[in-house]
Amino acid sequence: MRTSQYLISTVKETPSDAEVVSHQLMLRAGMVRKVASGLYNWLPLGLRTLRKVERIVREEMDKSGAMEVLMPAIQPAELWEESGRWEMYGPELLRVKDRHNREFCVGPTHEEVITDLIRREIKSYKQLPANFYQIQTKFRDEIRPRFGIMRSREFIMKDAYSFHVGKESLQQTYDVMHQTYSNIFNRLGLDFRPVLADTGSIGGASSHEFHVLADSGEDDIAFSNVSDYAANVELAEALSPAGELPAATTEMTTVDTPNAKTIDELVKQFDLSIEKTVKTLIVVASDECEADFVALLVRGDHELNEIKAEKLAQVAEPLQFAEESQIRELIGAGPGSLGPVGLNIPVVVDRTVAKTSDFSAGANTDGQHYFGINWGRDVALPEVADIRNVVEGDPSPCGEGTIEIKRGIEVGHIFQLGQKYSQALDAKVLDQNGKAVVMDMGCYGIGVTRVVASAIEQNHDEGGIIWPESIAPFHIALIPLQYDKSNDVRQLTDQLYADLQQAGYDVIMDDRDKKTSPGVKFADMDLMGIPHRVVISPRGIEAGTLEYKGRRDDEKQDVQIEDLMSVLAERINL
RNA sequence: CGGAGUGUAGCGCAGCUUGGUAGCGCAUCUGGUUUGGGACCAGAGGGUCGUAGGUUCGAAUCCUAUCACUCCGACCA
Repeated sequence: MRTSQYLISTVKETPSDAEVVSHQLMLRAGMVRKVASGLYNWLPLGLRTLRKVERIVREEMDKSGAMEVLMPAIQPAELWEESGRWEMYGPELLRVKDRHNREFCVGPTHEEVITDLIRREIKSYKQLPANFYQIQTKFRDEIRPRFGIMRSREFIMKDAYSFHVGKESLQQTYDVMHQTYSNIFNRLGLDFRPVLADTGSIGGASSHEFHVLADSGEDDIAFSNVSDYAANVELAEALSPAGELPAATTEMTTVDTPNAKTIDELVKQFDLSIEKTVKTLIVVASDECEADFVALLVRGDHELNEIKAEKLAQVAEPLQFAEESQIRELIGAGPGSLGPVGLNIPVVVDRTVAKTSDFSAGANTDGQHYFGINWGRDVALPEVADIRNVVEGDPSPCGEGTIEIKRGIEVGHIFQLGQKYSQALDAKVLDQNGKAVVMDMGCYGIGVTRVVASAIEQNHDEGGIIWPESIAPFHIALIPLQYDKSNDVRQLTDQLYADLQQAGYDVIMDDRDKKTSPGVKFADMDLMGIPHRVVISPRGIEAGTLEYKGRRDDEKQDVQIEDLMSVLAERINL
């Protein structure tokens, strides 16, 4: 492209409503423009990168044996009613009516449509396994879109769905997709990790999320400092501390604590060790629990893991904390003064709490705590479960090393669905015995637009974006100086421009008018993240050289004109 | 939905307290001088001050309502 014929929409100042770097830089470099909350225009520059990401995803999916299809963005309500999700999905599902008043939704995902398609098309086990994917626009009416393209309402997703007879076949395709995703993110030049993920209410064998590591990520990932273990903190198991419950060393005493409503205040005012405090959280009980509420106990410095808590049989799903008024009515004390001793509702304690002696907790009377509580002696040990988030320094669940926590951006998710949708939609094939069996399914997603943002999060400096080669909108920026004045410069530049394109490179040549100073051109190309830059100047031509600089290089270097091709070939892996 | 904040030219902002003809920088356009890291000079265009009411001789400024957007929490690729 010649810049004189291309839309360069760079801006010097950072738009005030952009919070994260990727959003700021995408706006500054002129990749996207906002249309409304969570809705964006992709400008020519941004679209080039987006298309390159799509191409890599498509190539690797094809290589894996998956077949590309295209499903409609608008889906009929009937299918969603069949799967039960018309009721379940909630307000994130954008529902629309057509002129006949028939109900539809704008697809946030496509399990229903693909399952409906496949149950009509595939009749025999001989046609399985089969994996279908599409790269397509999704819509989720997020409560709060944010971070620009990272969490927008409309976005592009690669979604794939595989069909099987039997779990073994599903596991095989799942493994293939795991490898395919690794290949994709490697080619995209991202620093990523597959991490164990929560399988949610569906259950099933396993699920992995693929996270790009970045401080701006919205997820916490737990790593072992010695093994390959990585899991979303939502899922990572908090092991029971080693050893037996230490013996009691103090008597239980009642202490007046009128000004200690939080653990922090309690610890400060009474000089306690926070590891010897316990907090009591009251949540709504499930139908199968005999009581209306359940108490959950975690150590003062730990956090309740709501997903783990939700999985307890006694706890209502979704997790719901009791209101203060309900707590008062139930226990006769406020949330700041609760504890296990003398509590009249079912209690579940975290594993760490179960191994703690001489601890402090509320006395279930306003303004009073018990210090020196011991299990068995002062109150019977109730049910024990893993209900907290792991923290740095915990032993790794894999048995090796300790936990480290880093932030990640979820760019992919692979999941064994089992028969959740095939069952609901009655998607069956005939097996070897001529018997109709329900198919097993897997699903595999990549947030294509999100990949673009996360690549920037991982690759930028003060000057702007630094694209990984594979998704750079252009590989090479050709910057001629005095293009309009010097015939030599113009001829050589035009020649190089043609030759480089001939050699297969995407080249942007900055022939903007003489009013555009060299500094502006350098700054724009840096901001747009073009990985390689070649400057053509009258001075250089006289000496028979060009100037080359990689986007990450500190220094520019002179290159003999005739060597340029080989220098670039060495650095650019097409 | 709860909490916090912001709406003034394409972008970044000032003006509002104390009402009196809407301003600055960048960007854009014209002419000229420049040309190795966001040049300089001269000139020009561009804003119903988010919207609707109200108070007032007079409202960007005070009052009321409303809308939009951003940030913090629950959802997810």
